[in-house]
Amino acid sequence: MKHLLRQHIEEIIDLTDEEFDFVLSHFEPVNKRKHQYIVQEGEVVKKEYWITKGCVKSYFLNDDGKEHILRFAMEHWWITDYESFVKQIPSKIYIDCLEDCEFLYISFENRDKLTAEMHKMERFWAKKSKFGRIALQKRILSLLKNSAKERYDLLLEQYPQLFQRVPKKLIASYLGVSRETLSRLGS
Amino acid sequence: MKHLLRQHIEEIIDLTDEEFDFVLSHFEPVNKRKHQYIVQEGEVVKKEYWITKGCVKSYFLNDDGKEHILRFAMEHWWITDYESFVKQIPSKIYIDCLEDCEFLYISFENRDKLTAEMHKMERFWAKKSKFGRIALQKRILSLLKNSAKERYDLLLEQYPQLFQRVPKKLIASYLGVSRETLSRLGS
DNA sequence: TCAAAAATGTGATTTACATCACTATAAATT
DNA sequence: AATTTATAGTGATGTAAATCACATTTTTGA
Repeated sequence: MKHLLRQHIEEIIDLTDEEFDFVLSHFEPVNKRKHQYIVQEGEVVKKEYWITKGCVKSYFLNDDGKEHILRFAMEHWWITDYESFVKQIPSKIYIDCLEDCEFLYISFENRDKLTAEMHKMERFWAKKSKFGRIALQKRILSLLKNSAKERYDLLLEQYPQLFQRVPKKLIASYLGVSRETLSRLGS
Repeated sequence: MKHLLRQHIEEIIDLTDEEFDFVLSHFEPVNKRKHQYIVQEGEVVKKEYWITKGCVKSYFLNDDGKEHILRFAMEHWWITDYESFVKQIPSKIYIDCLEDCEFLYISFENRDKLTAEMHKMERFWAKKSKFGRIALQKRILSLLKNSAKERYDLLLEQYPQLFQRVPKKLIASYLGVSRETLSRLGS
């Protein structure tokens, strides 16, 4: 069976065995336990992670220390703080593990190298970036036009697994409602 | 004086005179009057626009016909419906002119050609896409963590010009509040 | 395995904002 | 210049959701 990362990349571009080996050689595996961080506020993020196993939350703390969920990510999703990673400035967010996790990560330098040496991978990430932008656009639209109940139903429809794996209060935060309100929406 | 589009591109990559001429040869100018559309729901968007003069709104109509502003754009900003343009699927949004406008546009085919023939420009757009994504992330954060009043103040601080050029009810829609509420926030 | 911590549900109360209704300006359009 | 149309301000009222408070259940880690 093909490597899962290869399958993932080949959804967008085709790779020979040699090419994939070359790509993979730029990644390193890393495991983290539940509650461990992969990104913390204040640090310049040096790595982009591809999740092989587990589930993470990326979030922001406001002045009162209240947590606002930016997004979740799980198996076969990419995650990092793109603002920090792309601009190489200190991060304003945290990303931590909601379960024991396994990642493949690529460093900033290796990603630079890989895209320079292998134009296909530049195209891969360019497309990922475009798709990411479109997904964010949709979320903004949803925040503007849908009620809390509608956003809840849409999320439940799109990612039912999330509701099994992630505490409801985090889903509430992602949707932009209080946990009490979310609890009442469910019924 | 350098062409304004050149100045704009050179904020990210450097170009020789010949290179810029080559880039520019892939663009066409077009003028539109106030209230004219550059993107309409249902059409597959074939062009990306760079605004040389004027101001536009991109928006979505919900089932009740209520308008939700996705974004504004003005001089030296890029605008199109990226979902439709990138995926070449029918658009769900409208973009129309709030003033008489002048654009330089590049067709989907020419952008493809230009990025294929000139790697620098691929990098330019890749970077633009990354920055666009980061900006959207910030807006989501603002919708989650800031009150209507805070979002109003932030927008006023960041784009004071907008409040001179754009009807308040559109700004209200962009912020996700009713025009009555926006009116009361101002004081 | 057992205490502590985290997550969840639900009532009571408060609040920010939407909606409705009407008036007053301002700006297009003929 | 005159008439229509769009924009803007403001009071009254309604409502969705936040907040507060507390009980119950589940999870977790020592």
